[in-house]
Parts: sequence; C-alpha cells; structure tokens
Amino acid sequence: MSEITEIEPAGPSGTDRRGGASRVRLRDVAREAGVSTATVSRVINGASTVAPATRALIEDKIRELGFAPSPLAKALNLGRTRTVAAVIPTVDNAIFARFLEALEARLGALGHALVIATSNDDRTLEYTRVRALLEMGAEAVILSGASQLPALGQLAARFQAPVVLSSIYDAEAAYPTIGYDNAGLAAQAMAHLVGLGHRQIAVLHGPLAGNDRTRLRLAGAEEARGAATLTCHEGALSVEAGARATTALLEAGPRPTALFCLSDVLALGALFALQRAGLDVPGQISVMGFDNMAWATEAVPPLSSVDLPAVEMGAVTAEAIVAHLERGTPITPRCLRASLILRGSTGPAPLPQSTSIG
Amino acid sequence: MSEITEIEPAGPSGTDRRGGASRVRLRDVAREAGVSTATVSRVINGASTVAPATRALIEDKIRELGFAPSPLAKALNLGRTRTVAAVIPTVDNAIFARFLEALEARLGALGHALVIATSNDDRTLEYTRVRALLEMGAEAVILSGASQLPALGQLAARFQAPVVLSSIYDAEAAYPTIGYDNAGLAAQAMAHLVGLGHRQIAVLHGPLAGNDRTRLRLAGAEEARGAATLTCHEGALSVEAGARATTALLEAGPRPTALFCLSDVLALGALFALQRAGLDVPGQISVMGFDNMAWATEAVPPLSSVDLPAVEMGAVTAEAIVAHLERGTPITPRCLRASLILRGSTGPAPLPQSTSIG
DNA sequence: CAAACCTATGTAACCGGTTACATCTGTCAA
DNA sequence: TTGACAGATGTAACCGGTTACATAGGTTTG
Repeated sequence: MSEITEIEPAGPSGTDRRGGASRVRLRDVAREAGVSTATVSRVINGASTVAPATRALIEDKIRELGFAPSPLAKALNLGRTRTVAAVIPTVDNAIFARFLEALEARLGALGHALVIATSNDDRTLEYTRVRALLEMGAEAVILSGASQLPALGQLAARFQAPVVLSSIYDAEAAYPTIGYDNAGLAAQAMAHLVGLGHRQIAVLHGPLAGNDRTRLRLAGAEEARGAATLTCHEGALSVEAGARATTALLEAGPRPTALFCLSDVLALGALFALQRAGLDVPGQISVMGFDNMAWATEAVPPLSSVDLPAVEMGAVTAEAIVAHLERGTPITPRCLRASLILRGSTGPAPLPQSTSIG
Repeated sequence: MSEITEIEPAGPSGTDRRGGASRVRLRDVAREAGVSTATVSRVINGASTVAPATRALIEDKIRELGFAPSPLAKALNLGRTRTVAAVIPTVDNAIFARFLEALEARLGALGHALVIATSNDDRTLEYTRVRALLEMGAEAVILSGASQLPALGQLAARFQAPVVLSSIYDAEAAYPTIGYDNAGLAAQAMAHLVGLGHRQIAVLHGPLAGNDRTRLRLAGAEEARGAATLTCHEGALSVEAGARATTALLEAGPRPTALFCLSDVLALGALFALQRAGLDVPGQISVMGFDNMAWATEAVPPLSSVDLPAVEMGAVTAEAIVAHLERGTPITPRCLRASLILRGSTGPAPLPQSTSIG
C-alpha cells in the first residue's frame, strides 16, 4: 500500500520556488497515503463516496503531516473567496463600530470574512480602497451613503461584485440600500422639539462634504422646522467640536432654547459644555441627539435621541449579501425601523424672556 | 497581426464552468492582441522588456476589454495574499477602534488588506476566528493580550503565519508583543492618587475572564496602593455598568475618596453617576480613568487618565508585520511610551470626616 | 452466465495567472 | 561575412487544489 512512499526523496519538507519552507500539500498526503489527489480531495470535502478504511487512513496522514489546504488554490478553483469588503467613513465612532461588529459576527457565522477599510468620507479615497479590496479578492462591497464616484460603478462591474449601500435608504439609488430614513427621522426629532414649543433651535452637525447621511438629516430637520428658526453649525464629528460649538453658541446672539445634534458624539460635547456653563437641561435648554449611543441612558439628564438599528443593519446586510453570493438572491433595498427615544434632555421650551411676541 | 482573432468564437463572453458569466481573462487579452499570455503578463507587471508598440497595443486591448487580473491566481502563484488578520475583543470601544483605524490605514498604505474578527475576549472563539481567517489566506495574525489557547501556536505554525500580540508588553510572551506596560501605567496612576492622600480607593474594572490586560492593570494598581485600601468592582465594560457600580458604591459602606476606573468607558459612567448624586469631583471624590478617550478633555471636570498610544501601536504593528512579511525582518517586541495625563478630575483627598485616625 | 449497474478510485484537464528557459531576429565587432 | 550578443517574444511547466470522466471490481438481475 505504501510501496511508492519513497519515490520522491525531496518530499514535503523541500523548499518552494521562492525559497521559503514549503507547506505540506495535498499531493504529499496523497503520496504518503498511497492514493490519488482526487481521493484526498474527496476526504477533505466530505461529499463524495470514499471507503471508510481509505478515509481513515487519509485522515491519519493529514493529521500526521499537519496538512492545511491552501485557501487560495481552493478559491481559485471555486471562483469564491468568501470575503466581503466594507469601506466605512471611520471605525472610531460607536455607530459604525456597532454596525461593523454585527456585520462581522453574522458574516463570520455564515462562513465569510470581512475586510475593512476607512475612507473618512473622502470619495476618492473610498474609490481607491474599494479597488484595492476588489483586487485582493473581495466578492462584495459595502459602503456608506449613496454619493459614490460614478467610476465606482464600472469598477464593481468589472469585478462583477455586488455593492450595497448602508446607513441610508433610497430606493432610487444606483445600488441597493439597506439602512434607515435619515431625513424622516431627523424630521421626527425636529417635529418633537417644535411641538414642545421651541422656536429657536440650533442644529449641530458634522462635515457635509461627501456625507449625504448628514445632508439628509439636515434636510429633514429643515423640512420639519415649522415656525421655528434654525441656525446650523458645522464642525468636526467629535465631542470636542460639539462642546466648542455649544460654547460659542451660548456666547453669541440670542440663546437657542434647543440644540439638535445630528450625532450623539456632538450631543455629548454639548452636554458637557452646558454643564460647564451651568445651564439646566432641559429647564433652560433642551438637547436632542441622533444615534442613541450606549451612554445616552446614563447621561445627566438622559439624552433624547434617535435610535438607529445599527446592529440589525449589520445582520441584515450580511444575510442579504451572503444570500446573493451563495444563491443569487437579488438584494432588495430595505428601510429598517428606527425610532425616536424621548428621555430627560428634551422638555418644553422655557417662557420667552425678552423676545417680542406677535 | 490579428489573423487569429476569430479562432475561438465563444470568446471572452462565454460562461465559466460554474455558470456565471466569465470575466475577461489574461488569455482573452492575449488572443485579441495576437500575442502570448507571457507578454501580456509582462505588460501588466511592468518589469520585463516589452517593445513599446506591443505594450501600447496590449494596453489598449486591456482597456477595451475591461480586463482585471484575478487576484487569486496571482496570489496562488506568488504565494502571497497581502492580507493581515486582526482578532480583537470588540470594535465597539474607542480604544480598539483607534488602534484598528491606524492599523488599517498603515497596512493599506503598505499595500496590505486588513481582515478583522472579534472575540469578545473569549479565547475559544478567538481560536476559531483565527483559524477561519488563516484558512481564508491571512498571512499574519494580530491578537490582543497574551493568554491565547496553547493550540493556537500549532495552528499558526501550520500556516507559517507570524503572530503579534498587541495592547500589552511582555518580553517573555510566546509571540512578540507590541504594546504598553499596563501594570506599570496603572501603578503610576494609583501612585498619583495615593500621593494625593487618598486612602480609600475603589477600583472599577471590566471582566477579568480571558483578559490579561485588565488583570495586569489590576495587579499594577494593587502593587502601588501603599497605605491605601482598595475595593475592586468588576462589571461589564460599559458606561452603564460604570454608572451602576458607582451608584452602588455610594450607597454602601464608607464612601471612597477616589475612583480608579481601569477604562474610560467606566469612568464616563462614574462621572455621570457622581453628577447625578450631586457629588463634587474632585472636591468630594476624585476620578481617574484609563485610555484617555477623546472626550476626556471636555468632561466636567476634565478627566485624568492614562494616555495609551493606540494610534502609534497600530502604525508600528503594521510596519513590523509588513517588514517581516516582505523582507523577513524579525518582529521585535516593543514597549510604547504611554503617559499619565492629569486633569481636573483628580485632586487632594478631602479631610476625613468620621474616620478614626491612628 | 451475461448484461446492467453501482461503488471506489484514478487520470488528467482545469482555475488564471507567472516565469524559467527556448527561440528568433537584428545589430555589432572582428 | 560571421559569430557573439542582446532584445523581444513564445512555450510550457507550475502554483495547489477540484472535478468530469474513465475504469476496475463487485453485486444484482433476468
């Protein structure tokens, strides 16, 4: 059974053509077991019929030699890498982190790997990253928002890779979107503030450049402002920027009675700044956030915010992509349910003190 | 020059053996250009000598057909995937997010991709994830802490993949570590509190199971406590858990004069809880954090914390791994400089009110 | 007892590129 | 003129697996 064992003295411990110690290959196992490579392949993949005795022998040899099949060879054969790419603006924001975490968990459970890259909302960088990841074998691409460079379409087409847009819902977008209604939610939040009697509202938001999620939220807020006057303040998406903008607001002009922060990161900064300024929230000024980060319940006062289904979005996106990759199921746009969470940071507008009322 | 153009009527738009529309292959380009595959390959890779006219012709055809070389075939040939795997406890913590972001940025700049998975500090899950990523072609593995399952060593050896441990420094560890001195830094922070006169200090920390980073910090704190009495409070690593533990502390027994939170996430919860309880920080109680998250400067009062070089750690780790993969440079353990940042949340211990002094 | 059939396994083409080596052509020095 | 040599390109083996198809035995059936 093993008469041909020593035919190739170099054996599995030779060196490959690039000089590194070569790994044990399938053919080494086959040789050691005295069978063909096809049979070993069958054992590895379980499927086909192999005699129990042969299977046992081969399994022994595999263990003995420490054989690990090359993922590349397999992928090349099957034309599948089972790798999905996500290019997101940043990892350093809990909302994307939650999404990524859920995405990775579900993809992992479905036997796929997640490769990531960050774009900082720079569409040129996004394109570059997508290209790099596709060239490395990613089979699908997940992006944020819907304002990609047009060239990205050709790129994806060339690699025949499906694209999914997340964090946004737009049935008309160039690719299927799996997200939420940024504009509608912002409108809902704004309507709530207006309903509480606020007429001077400051809107704090992150950079608009390349970020249609923020744009949409802003548009929604604008649309629902009713009789209220809005002043918008753009800055970096950081606690510090939120605090700074808030402090500046308090010093200049007539003080707004409510702050609508288009991200909880900014809201945290606002809360700190207001606390520092000794203003009572919501007695003197209300604060509304967006994202519903984990600390919102613990803040003083607890922060009213918009709860985004980041975790669900991760899971749903993973499922949709894998179903498409595995079974060709078309990816249908999904608008996930999100909701306004009212907590202590928003309250009725204080009675006007020096404003002339009509 | 193109007499053989129509030899194969099926052409590049046929279907592959798995039924999908086949992509344009190198050989299609070669056929269209009337040259051999070797020449096309040469053009793609730039290196070898190709006549300018031929090169131009081939480049035209490549563009015309929209040819994109298969990353898999290339990787299989070269035995390189240029993919690095990181398995971290969670993405949903700014400290890891910062690390990941820097890691990805540098790896990307060096032409490598990053695949990630999360382990939630579960060493069995970590092993499973590492295995999956190696089987998908990752060439190196980055982990957190140094308490991996022993079996992981054999796994990595089988795939001949280097392993780097991050967020920790331990010259004796089984793999090179690139991180910081958790114990020493915690000791430094504790010493500062003790130096301010605190003698009753509560230590809040996350789960110890499978997390040697937390263990080390705890050990460091213990070591430097001097005359102080420490009470430890383990809980989840969340703002909510931090707030809850703090509230519980305030209700039970003698109130500590200082809180040492082994993560800023917990410190944020503590600050909220103290604010809610109406206690003055640092007048009545000091708070020390660990991580120096971005919001620490804006908190009220600004949080004293330990600044961890997460960004540097990402860059250094990326460099070390790529250098090793590319040129065989050994990966040497590195202990990165971190520092205690003193801000307003820590102050002298208040005068004892009802304690009997010896 | 032979035809029909099933099971276990081998053979070799194939996935899509890379590259060592061979070949061919033209140039230049002797 | 011719041999040496260099540049451009082709040939085919190879990376490490998968799998369609062929084949060799053994079993069942009429």
